[in-house]
Amino acid sequence: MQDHVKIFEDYLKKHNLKLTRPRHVILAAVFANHSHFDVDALYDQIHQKYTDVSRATIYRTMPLLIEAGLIKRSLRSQARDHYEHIFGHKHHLHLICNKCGSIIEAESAAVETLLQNLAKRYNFTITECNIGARGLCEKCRE
Amino acid sequence: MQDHVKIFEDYLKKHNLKLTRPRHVILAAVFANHSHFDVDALYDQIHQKYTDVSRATIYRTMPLLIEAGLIKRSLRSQARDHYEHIFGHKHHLHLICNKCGSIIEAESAAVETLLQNLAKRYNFTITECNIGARGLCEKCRE
DNA sequence: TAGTAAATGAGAATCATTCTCAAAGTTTTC
DNA sequence: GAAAACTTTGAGAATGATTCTCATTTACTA
Repeated sequence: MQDHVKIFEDYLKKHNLKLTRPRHVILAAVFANHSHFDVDALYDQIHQKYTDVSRATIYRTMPLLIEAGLIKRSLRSQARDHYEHIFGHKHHLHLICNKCGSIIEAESAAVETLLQNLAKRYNFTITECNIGARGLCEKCRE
Repeated sequence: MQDHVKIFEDYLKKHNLKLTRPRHVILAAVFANHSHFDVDALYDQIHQKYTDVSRATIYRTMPLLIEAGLIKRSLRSQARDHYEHIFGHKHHLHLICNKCGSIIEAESAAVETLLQNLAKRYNFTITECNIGARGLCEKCRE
């Protein structure tokens, strides 16, 4: 019994939602080998083994996983929403090189704390930070 | 103060593109009073005075303004792309309410400074910060 | 002013995401 | 353990932002 399964079960139970087979399959797929994914890729992956899990259910399950604190919507690319794990991963931010496209993941705790404090001034309750920057990495700057 | 007009004109000329009336109208509307907008709102605003400027042209003009360095795609909310000025505006960050979709713009200088310092440790040179968070605004938290 | 290349409006097309609804699954109650 | 009382599901339709098509118009150049 892995932790993320337990977290999801607890979340479902708490909200009077049911632990169904499709939800199990989707959860497993999400945590199988992706740190980063979109619904389409997830569907392809799941569909190879479980042809009876529909796209609709995957779309419906994403908000639950987000609410449960297991994943978050991380970025939009190719006109699609992308998601990433939160559970088991430290919060991080992305430094994206405009030249080579490489993505550096940096520790974001300090920045997030500052952002939390700032939000307080607006009486805004943060549930999810999205922090990043674009520029040039060491190599591309020459 | 028409610097943004000149920048756009120069960009168009440089790329053998034409300075048309719709492009003028759109540029003016973008810089009229928005620090922040989506295509739909822009269309409504323009359409009141200029009923002959189509949505298609607005959509087609956004990439040009981005290429010209005048605006940037800043965030996605309510399933829509949002844009913001780069030219002539202070940097800010967005707090997006997950319930009502309202967007609070907060001063980002402090957070950006911290992010700059962090980037230094990775020998990364930031040219553009993207900082935001999602959660609940004062009203929606009840 | 004509020639020509680019731009436009209108509406169709696209495509990710959400919704609908009847059928099926899950939990509860006795 | 079966039926009641809810939830969830799959399939496909619906939605809605964005992009594309194409016949027509416009801006610039010579």
